[in-house]
Amino acid sequence: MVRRKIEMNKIENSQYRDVTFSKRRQGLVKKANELSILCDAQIATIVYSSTGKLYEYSSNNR
Amino acid sequence: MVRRKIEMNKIENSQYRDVTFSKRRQGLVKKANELSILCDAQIATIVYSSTGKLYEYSSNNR
DNA sequence: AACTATTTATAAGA
DNA sequence: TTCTTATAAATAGTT
Repeated sequence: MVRRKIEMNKIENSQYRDVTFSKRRQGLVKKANELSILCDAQIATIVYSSTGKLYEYSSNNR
Repeated sequence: MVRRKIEMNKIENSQYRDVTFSKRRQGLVKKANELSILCDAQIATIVYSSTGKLYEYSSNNR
């Protein structure tokens, strides 16, 4: 969504896909964390990558 | 983050907090969905609001 | 791993 | 509560 808008489809080039996955996974966790803080919500997120790696996040307030 | 940057603390005014919760929860789901599509990942997100309401999201690819 | 041009998200207002 | 819009934040492409 920046130097150029991207199509909302699977990124076929695995090198680009891995980079995007890393960037956007970080972004998602940041957003989840902000939501939990600002609105006093409890949030859990589970992500399985296309290669089967597991990433978890859970809010840590309260 | 826009007309004015907000502090990263619980929003005490419940009216503003509810509006922000609604907007940002939608934003979080959108981001999760984009990540799942672009990177062929499987994602689940669970959100409990401060009033105890449950919201869920799970990716629907594959 | 950093940068930056541009798109996207969103706080405040209507 | 749905829409607008000015501004902050996220990020695609580049280096």
